[in-house]
Amino acid sequence: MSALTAGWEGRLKEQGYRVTKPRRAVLEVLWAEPICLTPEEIHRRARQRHRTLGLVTVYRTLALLEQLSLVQRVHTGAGCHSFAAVRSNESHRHQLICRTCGRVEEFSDCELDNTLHGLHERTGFSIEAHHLEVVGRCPQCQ
Amino acid sequence: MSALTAGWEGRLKEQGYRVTKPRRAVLEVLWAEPICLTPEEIHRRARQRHRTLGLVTVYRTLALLEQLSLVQRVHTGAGCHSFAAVRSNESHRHQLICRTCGRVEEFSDCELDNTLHGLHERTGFSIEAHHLEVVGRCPQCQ
DNA sequence: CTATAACTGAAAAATTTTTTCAATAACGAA
DNA sequence: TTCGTTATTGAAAAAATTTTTCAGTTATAG
Repeated sequence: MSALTAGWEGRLKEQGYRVTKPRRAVLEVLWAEPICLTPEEIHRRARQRHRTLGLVTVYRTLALLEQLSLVQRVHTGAGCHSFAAVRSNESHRHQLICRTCGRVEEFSDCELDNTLHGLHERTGFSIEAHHLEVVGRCPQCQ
Repeated sequence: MSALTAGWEGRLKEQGYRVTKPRRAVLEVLWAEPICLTPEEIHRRARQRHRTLGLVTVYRTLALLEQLSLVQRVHTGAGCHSFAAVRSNESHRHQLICRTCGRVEEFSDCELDNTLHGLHERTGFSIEAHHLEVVGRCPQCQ
């Protein structure tokens, strides 16, 4: 496992969760390529690392890893229900997604402060979070 | 039907679609309140306007209306699969969503030009679209 | 009013996601 | 290392969601 991914085991243990083969398999699949994948596809790929892995466990694992911010949902990509590894340490992450291959680039500088402040002023909403997905085509797919 | 919603019939006919009771019922439900609703809930409400409306037709109608930009998907709201009316004429619409009641306020000024340009420069992606959802609480729900 | 083509609802099928539960595996303590 | 506890797993089943099929209905142009 590369240095980049090293932190996840500690992250699980800190919270009282165990480091298991299914969890490792799912995470490794998502780390292997910077693309978003559906639970189904993750299952297919992760089974090559852990033969008996069930799809149910993939769902459960994704829910856990998402909660721990080790994995993130991608809405715009392949059919609105896919997942990608979280690679940055930023707490406010956004995604640039290739609509052809599903490649995901994370970024966090979004210059929305003024916009959000203005929204609050104008609507009276309290602003708690924002999610930005940018869709385009990566260099290879253009 | 209010002046605001008047355009939708023409919009359908232009494209060779028909103006039917089920379509009117779905659209009226979404126009009635500025909140996002699941297909199930839309069905429940729209049946009060058109008794025999089937859930299947709600799905079909939402797909059509979304394609015509009369209705928009909301990911952040109630469980990631809800819909709201499109109320503005802007082509680049974003949403401010109340996480308590599902209220949706549209906005279009997002000041992302620099960010998107920078993303293109940095990653080589061509940028085609972006989707922004802001989550908070509306004045009533605070 | 009529013809025609779009549209609809119901049933069924397909897909996706969650629940249940007995068996298994991870991990701290000895 | 071994053991005991407890989280975790996989399979089956259930539940929920979405799509397909098709015969009957309805909107609309003429």
